[in-house]
Amino acid sequence: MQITSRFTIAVHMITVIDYVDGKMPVTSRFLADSIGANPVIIRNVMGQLKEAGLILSSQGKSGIALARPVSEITFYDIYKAVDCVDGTGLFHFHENPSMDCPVGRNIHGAMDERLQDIQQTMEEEMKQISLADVVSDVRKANA
Amino acid sequence: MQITSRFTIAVHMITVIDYVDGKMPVTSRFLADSIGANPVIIRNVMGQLKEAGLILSSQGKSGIALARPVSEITFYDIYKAVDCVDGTGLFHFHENPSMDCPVGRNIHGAMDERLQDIQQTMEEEMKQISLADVVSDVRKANA
DNA sequence: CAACCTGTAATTTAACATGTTACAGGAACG
DNA sequence: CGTTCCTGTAACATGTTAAATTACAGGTTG
Repeated sequence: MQITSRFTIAVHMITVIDYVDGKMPVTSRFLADSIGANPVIIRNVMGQLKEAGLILSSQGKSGIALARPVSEITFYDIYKAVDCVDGTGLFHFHENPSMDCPVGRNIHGAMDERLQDIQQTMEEEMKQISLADVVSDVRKANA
Repeated sequence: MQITSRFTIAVHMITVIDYVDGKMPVTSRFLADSIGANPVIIRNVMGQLKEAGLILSSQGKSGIALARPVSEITFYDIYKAVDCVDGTGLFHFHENPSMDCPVGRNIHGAMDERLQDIQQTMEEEMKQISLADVVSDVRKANA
């Protein structure tokens, strides 16, 4: 089990956009080369980031820009944008526990809230990390 | 992306074993019926729980027992036992960032530690939840 | 209008989780 | 001792999903 690489791809994308800082137009092909993934994947992730209000892009126009400074974009924003975990939650519950069994008919109720707590703890941690942290490290490494 | 249902299956298994409390022999077929999954899946999970030292079972003998009280078994123990997340971590990193790009060749270094922190935070939370909590709720629901 | 871009649909490929069948090997019990 | 029931695995089938790929519609710029 792993969280889709679209998450790290999206972080990579935003980092590149901020790093380039308008000095040259950033296109899906340019990003695809830096990331090492297919341009269509990039454009799909672009669509998700755009829908989430994190980047600005429009059909026909070349160049992608950030909708707000990297200091105001967290890992959680991206995680939500690229839909790493759907509405059914981080944990996959077995679907057919027996209702004839005293454990089977109550296991869901006994676990659900605790599983949700774990997921929420992870998500809160993701809110503590901003893209400015990543960009800062990348700049330092190239200094 | 979701954590394999073998995790909730394993929790269910241990809860049943504790709930039945030796009043009848617990077999893979019995567990499969309560859980609503295939007996072979159950036996495979049994193997993982046994290897992790959480349950006692042996070939030929009927009946599965817990190796230690449920108060000393945490969600984390089970999560580790059933191998929800392998050595490469919770996050799937895109594998071919360009080494010719100043961002591409440093993005891994800039993200790795932070991704590991997130995973660790989640795992610490799982250590706080014991199977006694789940068993207690199930008993209450049947009282 | 030519070149280049975003946005998307449709299809393929690969990997993986789960289900299923089959059987080997040990234990319990009459 | 032999029947029965169990655990422990191997091998294969099935279903689902992520990612790559191909193709093209529609907008922008010069």
